[in-house]
Amino acid sequence: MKKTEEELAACEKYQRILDAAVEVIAERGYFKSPVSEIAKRAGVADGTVYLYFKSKDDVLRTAIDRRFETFYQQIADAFVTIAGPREQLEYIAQVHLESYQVNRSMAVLLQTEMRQSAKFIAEFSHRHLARYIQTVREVVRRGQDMGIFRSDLSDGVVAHCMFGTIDELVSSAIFTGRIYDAKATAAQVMDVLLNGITATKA
Amino acid sequence: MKKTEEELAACEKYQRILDAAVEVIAERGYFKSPVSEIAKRAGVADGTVYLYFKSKDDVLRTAIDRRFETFYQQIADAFVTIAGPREQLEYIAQVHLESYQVNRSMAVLLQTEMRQSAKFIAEFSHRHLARYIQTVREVVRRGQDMGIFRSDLSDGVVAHCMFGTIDELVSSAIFTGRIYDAKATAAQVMDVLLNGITATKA
Amino acid sequence: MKKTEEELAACEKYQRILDAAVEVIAERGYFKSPVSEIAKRAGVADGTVYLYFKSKDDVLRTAIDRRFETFYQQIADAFVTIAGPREQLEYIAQVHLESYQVNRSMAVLLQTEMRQSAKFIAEFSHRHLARYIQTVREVVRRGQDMGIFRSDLSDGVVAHCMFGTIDELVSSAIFTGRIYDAKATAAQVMDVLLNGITATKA
Amino acid sequence: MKKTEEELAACEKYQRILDAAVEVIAERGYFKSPVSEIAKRAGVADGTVYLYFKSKDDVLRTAIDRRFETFYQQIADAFVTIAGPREQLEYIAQVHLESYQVNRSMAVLLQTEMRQSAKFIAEFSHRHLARYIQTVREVVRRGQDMGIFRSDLSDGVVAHCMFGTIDELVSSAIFTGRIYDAKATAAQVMDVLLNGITATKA
DNA sequence: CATGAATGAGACTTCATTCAT
DNA sequence: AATGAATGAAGTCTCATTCAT
Repeated sequence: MKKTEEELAACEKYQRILDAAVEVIAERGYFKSPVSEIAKRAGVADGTVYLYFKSKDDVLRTAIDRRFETFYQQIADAFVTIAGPREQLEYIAQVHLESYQVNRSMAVLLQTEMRQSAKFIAEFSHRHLARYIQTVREVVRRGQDMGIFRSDLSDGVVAHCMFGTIDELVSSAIFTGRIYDAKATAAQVMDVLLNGITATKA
Repeated sequence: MKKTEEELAACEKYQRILDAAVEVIAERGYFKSPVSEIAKRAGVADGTVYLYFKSKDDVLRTAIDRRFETFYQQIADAFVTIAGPREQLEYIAQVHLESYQVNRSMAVLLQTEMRQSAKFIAEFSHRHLARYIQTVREVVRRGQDMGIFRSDLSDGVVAHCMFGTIDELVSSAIFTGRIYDAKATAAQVMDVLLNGITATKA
Repeated sequence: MKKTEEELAACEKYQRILDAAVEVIAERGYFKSPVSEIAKRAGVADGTVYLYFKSKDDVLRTAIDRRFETFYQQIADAFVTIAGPREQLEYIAQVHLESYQVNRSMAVLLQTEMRQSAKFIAEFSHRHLARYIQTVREVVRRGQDMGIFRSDLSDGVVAHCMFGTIDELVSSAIFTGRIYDAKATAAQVMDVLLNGITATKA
Repeated sequence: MKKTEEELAACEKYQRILDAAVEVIAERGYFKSPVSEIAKRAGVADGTVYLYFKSKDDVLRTAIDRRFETFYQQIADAFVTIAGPREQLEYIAQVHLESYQVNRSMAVLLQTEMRQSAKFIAEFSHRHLARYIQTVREVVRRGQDMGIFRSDLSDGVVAHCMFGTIDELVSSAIFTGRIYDAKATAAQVMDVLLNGITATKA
């Protein structure tokens, strides 16, 4: 029984540290966020952080990993009931755009600290993005097979277009403080992506 | 004559420090790039960096500023002879995609350090991006006025779509090591942007 | 009990750092006393100094503050039983002259670093001296009211005379290495101050 | 002839550097006064300072030396016509008090930077003060021999009393910004010194 | 499990001094 | 004689991490 209590306590602290880290790092940047500050915000002693994580770096990586896990889980869950390629893309766009509202600190962090260095990105961040791209590519290919999407387009280029576009909108909203309506913006973005900007295709 | 030589020497060192900084920071990240390493790579003493720049931060800002200056200058020069909105967008896309080939270190740096912290971005980086967005928006509006582009689209959303898309392609290429043909890729991207991905608009 | 031990440890280190700082700075001067040297003499790591003090400056200020606190406390305590203005002045003179024997390093420091820069003095040191002057002035005024001291003299000038005189004797003793008997010297100084140097006022 | 011109130029620059150093050091303190700032204020290149002085330290020492030289010269000149011990002491007091008005920067410097460290004072500053004390002692002794001053007093103590008192008044005036009338203040100080503060010597 | 005092490597920056011109 | 660009040693301070309690 003790163990369970301890595990709960552990879990709670573990989570508190992660949350605190995301908050602090979003505010001050990774390299200006002392572990002591994260610990204080989490309500634990400095040393305690090292009971749950190997290093400061590990805290950041774990926080990002978990966020992406949640994101992909949400997509996977929804895809059970959303079948159409068009609708699936729209759903991804919406969740992506909503991410900024779910946890602003995390959104800031994803737009900034995840890009620590070429090495960090190459080894770590890219893995997460690759999964996003992969997911979209598959949907696009299915759409192409079904004749819904143009078959002369590279599914990779389309996927990067979509991710890049939405990522940039989130980024821009964060740094200008703009507020948007995730659903409406998703609709606009998808309109451009699906139909292009050329007038009167008569 | 002496003076000119001295000026050249000064300019040369100034430039060497900037180049070294871009290289080192691209490799290791800003916070893991000691000034001493930048100085060594530039072939000067540590203190010499501070003869030409106010601080380490100043070196990075200056390098980025100069890169953007060049970029916008190139666009402005070309716009004298390229008139059509469609062609102008294509040209921007192409130069943007080429940027990665002009100076890979600088491209890495733009994808990483320029987004280092929320504050840095809010105060500094955003200024450069805003100019990009502004340029594209103007072209889009002109295209809309001329009936070339759909008038029901927000020029802002279109601009963010375009920047985000291309930026993401550059980023992806950098971190995966993929090589692409700037002109061909620009054509593909613009095809998606202009015509959308929906099939058979019959 | 643990807590008390820890507090003692903390206090002990705090005190050790202060003592080391006073010693080192007295020997070498503030600007030629690296924190690393103070730490070494205190037997702690460099960084430890910053656990107890905000800055190198803070160490010096604290040391001086505490010294003056002790000084004024001693005066206040004694004034409970010493009532006569003449006797009170004599007591101040004596304690002032003894200060040099209590802690030579601190005496050196008061003669050097406390007057290191105009700014430092204006903002910090002057506060301590002002209190000295103020104390003496009050005694002098009381003596004037009681008819013991001449009423045609400015109490301010008298106070500065007294402080300046004794301070100079301490200073001179320190820098020449001269040894004096505090009580006897106090008596001589007060004789001059009280009676003047003019002969046979017949 | 050339030589003379050069010597003049040299002398002028030499003096300009000294003046600039006194000014800058009085404003910012010795250790916060870069040689480059002194050079700039003197209107010469950094390197030029080293044509006239061995080191930064040498500039400060020379400036102080010259000031004292002037001071003692003025005393010596006046003593030719001022013969009485009492009058001689009054004259010294007056010149000492005036020093603060002659060159405020230099006065500040004498009250601060001259006390760099125990070593500096022991080796350098004290020499100047010793001469002051010596001068006063001789006058006092002569006064004692002539029966003008009490013979039971140590001439050394009297000399320190006088120097300390006046030095403190100058110091206090500098750091509080107080303005005084040198002649009147000299009279007051000498009144205390000569007659003491005890009332009704009936 | 938890603590937090202590460590010490390492960062940025300043500046006295030199020396080629 | 004069310059001022360049040097590089040295200083203050931060902070990730450890470990005795």
